[in-house]
Amino acid sequence: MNPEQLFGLLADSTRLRSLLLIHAESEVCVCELTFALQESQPKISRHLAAMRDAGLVVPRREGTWMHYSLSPDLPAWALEIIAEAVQRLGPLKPFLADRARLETMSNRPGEIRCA
Amino acid sequence: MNPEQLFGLLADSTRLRSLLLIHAESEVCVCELTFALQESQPKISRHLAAMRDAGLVVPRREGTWMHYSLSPDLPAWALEIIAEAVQRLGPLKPFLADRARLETMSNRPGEIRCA
DNA sequence: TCCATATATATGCTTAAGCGCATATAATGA
DNA sequence: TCATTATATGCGCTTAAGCATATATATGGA
Repeated sequence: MNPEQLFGLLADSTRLRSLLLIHAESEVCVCELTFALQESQPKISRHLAAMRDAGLVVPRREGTWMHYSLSPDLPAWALEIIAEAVQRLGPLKPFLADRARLETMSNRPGEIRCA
Repeated sequence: MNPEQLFGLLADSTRLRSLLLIHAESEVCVCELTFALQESQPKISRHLAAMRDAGLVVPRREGTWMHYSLSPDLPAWALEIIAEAVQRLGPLKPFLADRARLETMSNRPGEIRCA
């Protein structure tokens, strides 16, 4: 993972929005991203694969669901640039709306199902 | 200038290295970049044009030289992400070497010529 | 075993990005 | 006006990126 590669991954709208959600939630599954970004499942999946192949995120299977989180192996410079981006872009239009939409999702995989 | 656009500009090695030099020197001309990055003049010029067209940098003519600096119209989020990138990447291999090489250049346009 | 759901990947297409090379423009000074 | 230096751009080429559709794989349950 070199700097150009990181920026290249952040340069696509679907990936950038996904990464902000992953950062906000620590971990999200494909179906949550599909819902929050309102994009097709293959599209989400392919962009996640790009980030996974580059070592930016790591997958975790839980039954049928694939959860993605930030890779624990990222170099410090990458983590810090990502953190800065999250902090500065999080309050902006599309990203804010994505988080709000995710909140409205029912039957989320990680959800507490009973009280 | 939206976030994806900024990251797209940072995703190319020539542009990223140029931007770090521009940030470090406040303003550099094409010939300085050509020397510091050891890339062809058309290549440097074309990448500067891309950054200029996107509003990331602004040109200033001084005689035959074109100087480029960061645009004064950048939104706060962009300036902050750039500043973070500069701070984290500046000490790394290619960027450090670029600055060092620029120091060795003689007859730099903005240079003080007599004492 | 068979089905349904969740996720991944393959295919074919279109568009964009980057490169080298050659050439064009712009300013300076003789 | 002409030559020189600095910079910009047009062109053809190659490669990569992104998309939609279709299909494959994996898991859990009946």
